[in-house]
Amino acid sequence: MEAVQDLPPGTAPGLRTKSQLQRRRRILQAAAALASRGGVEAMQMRTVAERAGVALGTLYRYFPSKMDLVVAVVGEELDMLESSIARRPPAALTPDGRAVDVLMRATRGLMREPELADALIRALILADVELPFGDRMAGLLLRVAGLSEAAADEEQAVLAASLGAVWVQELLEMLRGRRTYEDIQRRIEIAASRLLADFPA
Amino acid sequence: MEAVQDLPPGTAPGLRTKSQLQRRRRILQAAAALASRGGVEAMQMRTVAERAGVALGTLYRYFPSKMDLVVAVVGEELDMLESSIARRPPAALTPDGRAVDVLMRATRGLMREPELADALIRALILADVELPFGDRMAGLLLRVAGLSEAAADEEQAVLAASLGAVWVQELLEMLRGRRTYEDIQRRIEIAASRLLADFPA
DNA sequence: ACCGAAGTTAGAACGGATTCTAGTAAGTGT
DNA sequence: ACACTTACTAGAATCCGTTCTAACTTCGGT
Repeated sequence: MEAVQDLPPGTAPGLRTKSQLQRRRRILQAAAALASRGGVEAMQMRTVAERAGVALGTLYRYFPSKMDLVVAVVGEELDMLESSIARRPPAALTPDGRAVDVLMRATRGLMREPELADALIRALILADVELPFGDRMAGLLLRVAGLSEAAADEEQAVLAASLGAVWVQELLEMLRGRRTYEDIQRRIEIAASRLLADFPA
Repeated sequence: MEAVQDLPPGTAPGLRTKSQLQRRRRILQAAAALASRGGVEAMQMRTVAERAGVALGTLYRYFPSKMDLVVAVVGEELDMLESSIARRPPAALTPDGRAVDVLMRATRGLMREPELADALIRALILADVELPFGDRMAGLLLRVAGLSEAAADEEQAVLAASLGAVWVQELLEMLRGRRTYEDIQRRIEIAASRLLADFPA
């Protein structure tokens, strides 16, 4: 449930050799592939290890718990979202419009692999991890709202984080089958228009 | 992970005899006691059964999964919050002030048993359950904000639910040790003042 | 008071995450 | 090249949620 990436494979440092980087990549890829089939259940540690071609013990050396593995997979998804946004930035004219744009783009991305999304979101919420979804998503929202993270005052940071929280909950409701894409859009728009109302255009 | 309380012990109906009600009570009490020690981990099904003086199989007849058990425990906590609010309604003059009052009262209640709170919140977020926290809390917020649930239009319902979502996330951050009580209060106030701004006084 | 259905019990059994062990391979410094 | 620390492997072992089994009890109807 915890365990900080200390020595072995911190996202950046700690990987000495090329083969270790490749092992890590293979593991993440196997994990994502399995999860996008049957969700967390299908993503069994033994299966991941087998499919990645490493021993179970090695898998646990790279990712001390299943949660750590899930978190790493999510990290990759977020990387993809961020680069997608860099490539094609939200075009809306208001800060809240841009925020909604980004959130709905993320929603569509996650909807494409519902099992994966379900597994990832839930795991994230559970994780004791530092800087999981919340913070990264809030930072992203601040940026698309037009503020560098450094320039935001506390109130703005709180509001951006709040919008992130609302989105996460809506996503969860969607995964439970209680929201459609359109529901989410409407609800996020309502919340965003209030929360980001007085952000500088 | 699912299983609706169908025949055996629905919160209200289905319990025929007095001894069944008492069994249910003993189980819930044992579960809460264990969870308020070591959290979910300490609340092992075998241990709960033992401490409640029932067989493991019986425990599973009453609560088809650990999650169902957790949800039931949370339900009781929410009952207590609601009756506390009925006894001493929030006194603030504005709708958002009253909402903050209720949320912070709930926060204090949960802080008293952090392990329990942690277990419960996380489990709830994960649960596939109908009408768990979110809805009940949102309804409660609507009511203290001064609207009967029936009278609220969709926008108001969304805003109340959003505030509930923000609160849940803040609670999670607190349980992760990343927020103090004062942090939460400040942040909830900020979010509430935006989200409930134009509610009728 | 008696019967069958439903509820309970003790305990074994199963599945998947995590841990542990002993031995083998790879990488580093001298 | 040699010694040594570190990484990896195969597999057994442990822990806990959940399921299953067979026998025992309790309850409602007669």
